[in-house]
Amino acid sequence: MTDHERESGFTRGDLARATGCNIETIRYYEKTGLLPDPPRTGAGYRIYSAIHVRRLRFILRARELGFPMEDIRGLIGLEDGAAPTCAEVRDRTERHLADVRARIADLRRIEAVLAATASRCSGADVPDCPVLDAISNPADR
Amino acid sequence: MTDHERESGFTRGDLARATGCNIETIRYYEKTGLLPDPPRTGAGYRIYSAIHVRRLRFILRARELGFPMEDIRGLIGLEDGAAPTCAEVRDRTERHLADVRARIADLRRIEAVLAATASRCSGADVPDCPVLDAISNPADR
DNA sequence: CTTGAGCCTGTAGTTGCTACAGACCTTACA
DNA sequence: TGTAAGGTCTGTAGCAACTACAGGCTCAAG
Repeated sequence: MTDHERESGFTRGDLARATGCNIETIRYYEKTGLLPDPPRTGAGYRIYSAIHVRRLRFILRARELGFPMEDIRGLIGLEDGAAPTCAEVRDRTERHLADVRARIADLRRIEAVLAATASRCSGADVPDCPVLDAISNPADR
Repeated sequence: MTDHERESGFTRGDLARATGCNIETIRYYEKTGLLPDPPRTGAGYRIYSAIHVRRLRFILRARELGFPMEDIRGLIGLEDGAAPTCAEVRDRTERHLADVRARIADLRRIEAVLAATASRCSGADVPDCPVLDAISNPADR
């Protein structure tokens, strides 16, 4: 990539470093349409700019918040072409929030069972293990 | 399968119904060694017995509790051939419990961010969306 | 001019299943 | 005895969301 071609653009490696994203993931997001196809140098190297950095940061952040890809697509405005309305965004967020809360509730039930059975375990080599018993003969719920 | 061959054994479908497990999953667990290869009829049909039912129930229950396959393998005693010691079982359980707690903590952070941003959203079509802003310009942590 | 790093492509692997397609077997009923 | 419906057999492909090669170019530094 020559100086002229680069012209304040990032390579894929630059973008990866700037965002903390895995370099292969960038290509994957491009393939699935989450990142727009960037222009290329004569030799075929991708040239990224600030808009790609912003877009990728947005995606990564949304992933950190647990949004599924489909939602991110919607939030970015890839689903119906246009930017989503506020109501759409709120809808998605609330559905996702409900999902997160359901997952927390699931995990808390699991935590309770595990904690209860683990506490009954001395670690000594007694013949019947309370943990294995708990899994074999579920008493909860 | 003749009456003689069946002789109080279950077919794969029976086992699926008895445990609530997907019928294909049974074959998958067999392939990965979690379920022992059952005997077959002359025509090649699998014949399951009570030990398979118990084993499969154990696996499904452990999965419900979120244990990864590798742990289940260990709990069943497939890792070093012999049944696991009590200490091993406790160890695995406590590591898994710690993992579950970490996931809960993660989700609670996510929940807090989502709830905070969603509450700032009126749903009206104002130009800048607090949710998209929050994803674009993370302020937490 | 060479060397090493970086980029390009396509493809395969990951985890834990799930879902076919096409062939074979069994059971019920006439 | 025939036949139709359903069950089972095998191998293989697909899912999400990446991640990791292999084999070939290209670029920058010394």
